[in-house]
Amino acid sequence: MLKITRKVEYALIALRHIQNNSSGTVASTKEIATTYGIPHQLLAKILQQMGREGLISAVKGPNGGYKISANLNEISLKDFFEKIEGPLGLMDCYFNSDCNQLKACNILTPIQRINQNMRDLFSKTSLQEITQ
Amino acid sequence: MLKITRKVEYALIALRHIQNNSSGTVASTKEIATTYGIPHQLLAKILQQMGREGLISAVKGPNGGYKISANLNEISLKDFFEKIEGPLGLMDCYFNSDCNQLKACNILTPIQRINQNMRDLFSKTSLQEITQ
DNA sequence: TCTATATACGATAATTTTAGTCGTATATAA
DNA sequence: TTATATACGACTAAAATTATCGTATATAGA
Ligand code: FES
Ligand code: FES
Repeated sequence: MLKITRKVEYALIALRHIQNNSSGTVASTKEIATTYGIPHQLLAKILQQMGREGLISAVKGPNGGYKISANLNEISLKDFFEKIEGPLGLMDCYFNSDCNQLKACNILTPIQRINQNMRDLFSKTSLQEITQ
Repeated sequence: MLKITRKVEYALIALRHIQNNSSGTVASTKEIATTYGIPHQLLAKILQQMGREGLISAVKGPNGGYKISANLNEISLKDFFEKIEGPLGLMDCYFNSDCNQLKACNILTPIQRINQNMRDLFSKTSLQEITQ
């Protein structure tokens, strides 16, 4: 409960690795996967997704790989989580209105408050704080 | 990702219901289950667990049920979550030392910091804030 | 004392989510 | 032309969550 997924952890590890790479060169999926013991194909998909989200950009072909293409200081952890995993909330009913218990639920209001606190926490933390 | 489980939500709903019950009487599993549409047997197990944890106490037999037996003001949401779901952390490596990536992981330190922030958030919120 | 009702609890099954793999296509440096 | 790297949809496997079953025990009330 309340865990980040491996997908997000792999994404963060890769992002930090790419950022700390010697300038001028790109970091390949293979290099990152072997360094941290991440399944290659899975990491590839995650990097492709981050590419589509504009966080990194790809260089194809031999000696190819990825480089950072966004200002990680301007992206919050909340936004990053939502780019990678979709809507962020303690419970489905925060976003998904067809939650079957919503009518009878007696804790909706207080839970929404706690939920907002958690979103605020991740909103005021930048990606850079993890990758720097 | 970062969701509370139904088990915890059911537990909170039940706790609030029991607390708001007319004084002198207890609330039965059946009453709570039908009121909120929670599977009866599942709720029963959760209430039994809360009983073992000292949060509520049971009265057996006809007209039986549960009543609050702890001061919910003195119990944090973090402690409650850990009573119900076990160790609370953004990632397994916070508690489980045989995390296979721990050696190579390049984001352990910053992730631990974020994790502590989340634990702090739930530590400074009391159960009473949800059930009152 | 008998019966209906309620909690106690381990075992198991179903479902959903997460994690990982496969196959194929495209781009490009050497 | 070949080796290497990204792109991506479909699929499979594993793990976690959610729910059910079966049986035992306690007790209020007829
Ligand atoms: S149904 Fe969303 S908090 Fe209960
Ligand atoms: S292995 Fe725990 S944060 Fe990476």
